[in-house]
Amino acid sequence: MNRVVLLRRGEGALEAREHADDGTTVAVTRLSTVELARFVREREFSPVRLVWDDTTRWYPALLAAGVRVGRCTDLRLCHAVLRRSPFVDQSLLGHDETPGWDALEPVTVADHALFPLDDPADRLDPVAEHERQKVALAASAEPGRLGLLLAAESSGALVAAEMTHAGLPWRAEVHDRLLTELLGPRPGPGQRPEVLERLLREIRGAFRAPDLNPDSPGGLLRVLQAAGLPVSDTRSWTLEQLDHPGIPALLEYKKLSRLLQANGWAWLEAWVRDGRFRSYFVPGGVVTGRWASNGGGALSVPTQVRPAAVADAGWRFVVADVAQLEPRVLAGMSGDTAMAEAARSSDLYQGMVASGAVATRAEAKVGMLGAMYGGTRGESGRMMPRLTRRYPRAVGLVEEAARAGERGEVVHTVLGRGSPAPRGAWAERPVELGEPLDEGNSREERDRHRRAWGRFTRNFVVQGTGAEWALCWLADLRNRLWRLGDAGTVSERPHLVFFLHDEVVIHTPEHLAEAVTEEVRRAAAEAGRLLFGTFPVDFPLDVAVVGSWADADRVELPGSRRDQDRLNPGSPISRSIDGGGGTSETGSTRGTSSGAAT
DNA sequence: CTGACTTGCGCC
DNA sequence: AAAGGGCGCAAGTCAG
Repeated sequence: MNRVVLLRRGEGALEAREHADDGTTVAVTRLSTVELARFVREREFSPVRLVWDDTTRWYPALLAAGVRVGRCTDLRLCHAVLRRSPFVDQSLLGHDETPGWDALEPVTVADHALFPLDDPADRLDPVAEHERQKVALAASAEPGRLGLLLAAESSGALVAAEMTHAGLPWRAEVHDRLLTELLGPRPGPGQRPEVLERLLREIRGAFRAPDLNPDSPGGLLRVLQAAGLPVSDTRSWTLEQLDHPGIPALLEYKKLSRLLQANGWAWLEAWVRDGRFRSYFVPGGVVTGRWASNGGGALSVPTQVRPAAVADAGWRFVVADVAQLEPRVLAGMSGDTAMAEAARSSDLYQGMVASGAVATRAEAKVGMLGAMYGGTRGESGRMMPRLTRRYPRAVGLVEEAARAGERGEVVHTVLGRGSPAPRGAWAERPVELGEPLDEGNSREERDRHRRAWGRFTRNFVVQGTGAEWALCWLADLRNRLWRLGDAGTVSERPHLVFFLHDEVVIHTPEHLAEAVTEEVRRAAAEAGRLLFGTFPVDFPLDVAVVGSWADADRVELPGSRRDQDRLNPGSPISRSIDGGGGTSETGSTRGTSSGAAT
């Protein structure tokens, strides 16, 4: 497959350098920024891989021009992976420009200028960097795995840009009504909504503190202590334990105040335009390889406001998430057949109970979370011996990752993403016995630091490999969705509008919703094969076809009923769920004027 | 007044 | 219903 490296040559001049597989240059084309979209559209008719410094600097403009890119190499993201991968000989990446690539940041501001002025990216040479990366990959200990990671990471960059471009359908009037029901009408600037005012009066009365501002943790703590309550912080969970007449109103205040601050009217004005919530997804934004987000808190949209995410008229959401992604990934990466057997069940925790490893689902869950996060105390600590006996390879893998971290070593995911090297405690020489210690650098403190780092590396291998599974899932799904639509741009076909670690939301024309649920499952199976080959570990999905995102919420219960949707995919039952529910108006507003935008 | 830090809480 | 891992964001707090 030919590669086309895109470069900026200053003053709005662009260049496309086309290379054949053997590395020879086939063609060099000079382009203006307005010619770019047509050039790429024409090149995309046959298989090609675009190579560019950074997807966030190129793709938004192409999408705006209605052009979709099939494959790319995002040099910024690939550089970041290669620089930290223990599979790579770092000397092959060394160059004067390396610090520049290390420091390159994605563009996430809502800035419509195609290329920011004085962009540090313009001082870097993508052709040379691409060559270094190809050499480093080819010489790496695991070119197959690492190559897959680089391809998946680059695909993720395309998905992220497409999701920002399309936006998550969001009904401002539904959101506004929801806020008004909970808080009262929108108040004037600088004023509290009437429900908060009422709660505030109640709280001040109950604690005899007429000047109390509950939003000030320090002030609140002093008032609570003055009332004789034994607290040292003001977290909701702490307050729930207390018995005092002012507490219920205080908890209610905190909950509603949080909603107002994080997802109130100001949020609506800042982030929702033209019926879409547009935030920026940041692939590789987290050290483990998970995505971060920028703007609007996209990765923590509270379930409270999800009823406002409503599919367009004639369209549906397909919401899919993986049940217990991380323990399944752990089973796969450790080759633990006993755990994989438990994962054969659609509820892995229930599968652990069925195999006799633990007595209850709650024990299974708490034990697995402890194994993956490093909980050693209490309930999860007590589970460990049993889990170790039953699942020696799975538990052994995370234990070894923790020990390696404590020794200051780098650990890596299945595809080769490396953990950051530790700083501080490991850089200095060991402290001799009897040697006077600094106050802030005691042996105890160092040990605590090392154990904390061990918990990080323990989690890194699982969370990071989980992120790789999800990337592969996304990348494959993106292509399947594109092929499902026969014509049109990305947002005219079934397309991804949201992604959160192990969950996707797809916006699709209603008649394709069934096909989408099928493709989303196939993509999950493909992701499992890409990471773990023929090792038999399942990744069952929970899939719902709904009118509103909120209608996909299900309660996780012991003895999970997750199979429900799979047994009745897209049946009249799942339609009736979102048509008849009282939480959103999807049923009443949809379908009355098919095809007409609202 | 500004910026850095802390606290608390939303999501997985 | 938390503990352990990873985040982003807003408001309060405090130093300069």
